[in-house]
Amino acid sequence: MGSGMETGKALETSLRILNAAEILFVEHGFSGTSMRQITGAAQVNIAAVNYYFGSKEGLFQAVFERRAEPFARLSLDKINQLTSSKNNFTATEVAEAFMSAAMEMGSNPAHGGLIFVKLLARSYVEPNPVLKEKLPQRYGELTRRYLEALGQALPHLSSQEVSWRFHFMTSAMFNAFAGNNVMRLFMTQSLVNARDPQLVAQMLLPFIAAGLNSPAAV
Amino acid sequence: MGSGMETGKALETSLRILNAAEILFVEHGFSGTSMRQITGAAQVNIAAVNYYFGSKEGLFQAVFERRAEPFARLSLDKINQLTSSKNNFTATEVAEAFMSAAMEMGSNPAHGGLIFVKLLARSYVEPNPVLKEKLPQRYGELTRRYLEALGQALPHLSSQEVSWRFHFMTSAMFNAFAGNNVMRLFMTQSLVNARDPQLVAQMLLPFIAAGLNSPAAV
DNA sequence: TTAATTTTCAAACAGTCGTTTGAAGTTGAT
DNA sequence: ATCAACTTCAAACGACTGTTTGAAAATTAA
Repeated sequence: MGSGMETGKALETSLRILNAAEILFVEHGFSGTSMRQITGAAQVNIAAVNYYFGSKEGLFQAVFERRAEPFARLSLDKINQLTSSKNNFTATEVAEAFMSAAMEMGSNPAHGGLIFVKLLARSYVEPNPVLKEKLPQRYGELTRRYLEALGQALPHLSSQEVSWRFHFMTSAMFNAFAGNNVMRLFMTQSLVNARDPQLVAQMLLPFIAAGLNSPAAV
Repeated sequence: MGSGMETGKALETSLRILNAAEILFVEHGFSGTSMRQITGAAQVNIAAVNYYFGSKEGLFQAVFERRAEPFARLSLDKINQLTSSKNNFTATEVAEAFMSAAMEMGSNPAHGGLIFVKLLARSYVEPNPVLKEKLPQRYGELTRRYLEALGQALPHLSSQEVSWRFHFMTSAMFNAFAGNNVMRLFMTQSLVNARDPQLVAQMLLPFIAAGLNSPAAV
């Protein structure tokens, strides 16, 4: 087995596979991407995937894990930084914490830019068996921390309603940063430019902030 | 070719295929669903799909078209009803119009309930070549009408920013009604119940309304 | 240099894919 | 009852799927 992918040219090969697979998985999904597409784009032999990652599923998991850790750590840092700095933080600040993590991730080419957000947005609707257990493991604590912080900032809302608003917030955010746009889908032109994370965040913040702070529904 | 699918048992067969395919496409995507899965679930011979729909792509198109028309008509009716009833309608009312269409569609089992919204939410991230031209054709005018109405209700915003807010609104809406939930993905429990469209709408409205009416970002 | 290890490669594996075929079965009209 | 049109069916089509093989090539260690 290829346990020594940290030396010489081997690293280059497995890295080329990861990079090619990442793009293809985001674009066409897991089952919509074939081994030969991946190895063709990466310019490696088709057996290299099984050599380095064991299987196609193993490759997908590796593709995901590569980005999941830095994103989770970044998001967790942001919320910890906020909640430990003061007692009376606002819901807007919680949203900013979450968004700044996505922004920094999206602006950093070393972290794949916005690719990982797109992969997350896809996982939103495409229930991958690999992610079914990997995601709660990676983001369970993170989600609980944000829900807790949001509940603390919005004490007039029930925990049920706090969960709903977190749900709405993340939906809008992920799709916004991923560039999943109604107009791109329903019209021929797009009308908005999702390329620049800074601009997305700027447009997103007032919407999310107002939504979170809106009066209770019940 | 099976051009006479409006007589006798033939209708039953093509209908069974449509119903089975709809669920499987939503659950596993286009490339993640095989002909044999579909015909197995529908309990028909595998050749029946090509006989009635020409190809797998043709089937997908038929699955989509069956729900697209009533949804588009419903949404268009709602916005026309609002804009013709008075001159000074609010952004909240525009959001309500859009939401009530999704609600009525989701509450009506004859229209497949929430299945179509899930299919739409999936199309959000999975760029199906069939939909690439079908969606603008079906929803182009609809989108323009809503954007126009939203711009009229929010005259202090630039058309750019109106587009962004429509983008955020629809992202939150589609994922909410489709039940695409962060907590369902990132945690083991879900914390929110997306089964009841009425409840979803009730939770969604104050969030969306406040977001739309928030002060301009620029 | 020799020996051991790691990596690459072309070729083939069994299985599944969407699709087609041609015959058998069914239906309704004359 | 006869005919034509429609629908169903088992079987097979070539192409493609992910994976494995065993030898060649490249790299590393002694």
